[in-house]
Amino acid sequence: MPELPEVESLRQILERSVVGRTIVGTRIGRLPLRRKVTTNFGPRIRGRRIDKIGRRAKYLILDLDGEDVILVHLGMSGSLTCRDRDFDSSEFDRRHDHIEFRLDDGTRLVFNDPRRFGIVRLVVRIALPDLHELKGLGPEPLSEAFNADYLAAQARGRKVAVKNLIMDQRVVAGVGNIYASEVLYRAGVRPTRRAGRLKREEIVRIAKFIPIILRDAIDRRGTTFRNYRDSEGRPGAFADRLQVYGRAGEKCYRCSTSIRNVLVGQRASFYCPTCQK
DNA sequence: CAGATAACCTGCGTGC
DNA sequence: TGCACGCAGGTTATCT
Repeated sequence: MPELPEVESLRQILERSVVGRTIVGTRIGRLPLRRKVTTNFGPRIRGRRIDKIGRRAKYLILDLDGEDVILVHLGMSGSLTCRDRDFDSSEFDRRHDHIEFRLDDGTRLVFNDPRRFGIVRLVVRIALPDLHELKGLGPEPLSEAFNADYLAAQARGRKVAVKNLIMDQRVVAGVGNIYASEVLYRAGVRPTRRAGRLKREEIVRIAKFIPIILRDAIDRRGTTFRNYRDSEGRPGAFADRLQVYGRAGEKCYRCSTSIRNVLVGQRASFYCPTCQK
C-alpha cells in the first residue's frame, strides 16, 4: 500500500542496514508474484554484495556487485523487512513470505506480500532503462523536471479528473491515492475537476504542493493509515498530518465543513467542499 | 488515441 | 459466532 514516501523511507532504512552486506542464501516461500522473479534466482545472487539502494517512482532498486540488480515493487500489500538473527526461523510465513534474503551478518531481508500484487525481479543493470516497468514513468516529483510548466503541458486538453492525472505514473511518478487527496486539499482544487479546465494558478499550486507534501511525508517516515509499518516495524508519523484522507464525515480542520468521500476513477477521494473549488 | 472499467489476490472490518 | 459484502496505500489488460 505504499506510495513514494513509504518506499523512500524504506530505501533510507535499507541504505543504513543492508548496504555492504553480502547475500549468502535465499529461501523461497509461496510465489508467484505479479511477474516471474527470474530463472535461477538463488544461485545467481548468492555471494553478491548489496552495493547501493536506489529508488525510481515506487520501485526500489537493490544494486548488487556484478551485473545484476533486484527490482522491487511493494504493490498494495507488500513489505520488505529486516529480521535479525535471533528471529525464530519457524516464523517464516510460507503463505505470505515470498522471498528471504539471508545476509552475511546473520540478518534476513524478507519480502512479504499477502495480495501478491508486488514484484521482485532480478535483471541485468544495463537492461534497467528499457525495462517494461520503468519505461513509461514520468519525472520524479522531487526533481527539477517536475514543475508547473511541465504539469500544465500534461494537463492541456485532458478530460481526466485532475486526481487521476496526478496519480498517472506516466505524468508524475510516485503519487498514490492518499497523497493525491492531500495535495489537492492543500492546493484548494476538487479531485473531480477536469485537468484541462484548470486555471494556471491551480496548476501552479498543485505542482508546488506535490513535492512539499511528499517531502514532509518522507521526513515523517511515511503514513500509517491501517497497518503499514516501515522496515523497522515503526508506523509512519504522517498519519497525524492527514487533512482529508480517511476523514469522511469529520470536520475540516480549517473551516469545519464535513469532509466528503467520492469515487474518482474507482478510488476513494476525500475533499472539503468549502476549501476546494 | 484518450478515457473508463475490469481484473489481478487476500485480509479485515462491518452489519445482519 | 458465522457469513456476505465492501473496501484496501497499485498496476495493467482490455474494452469503448
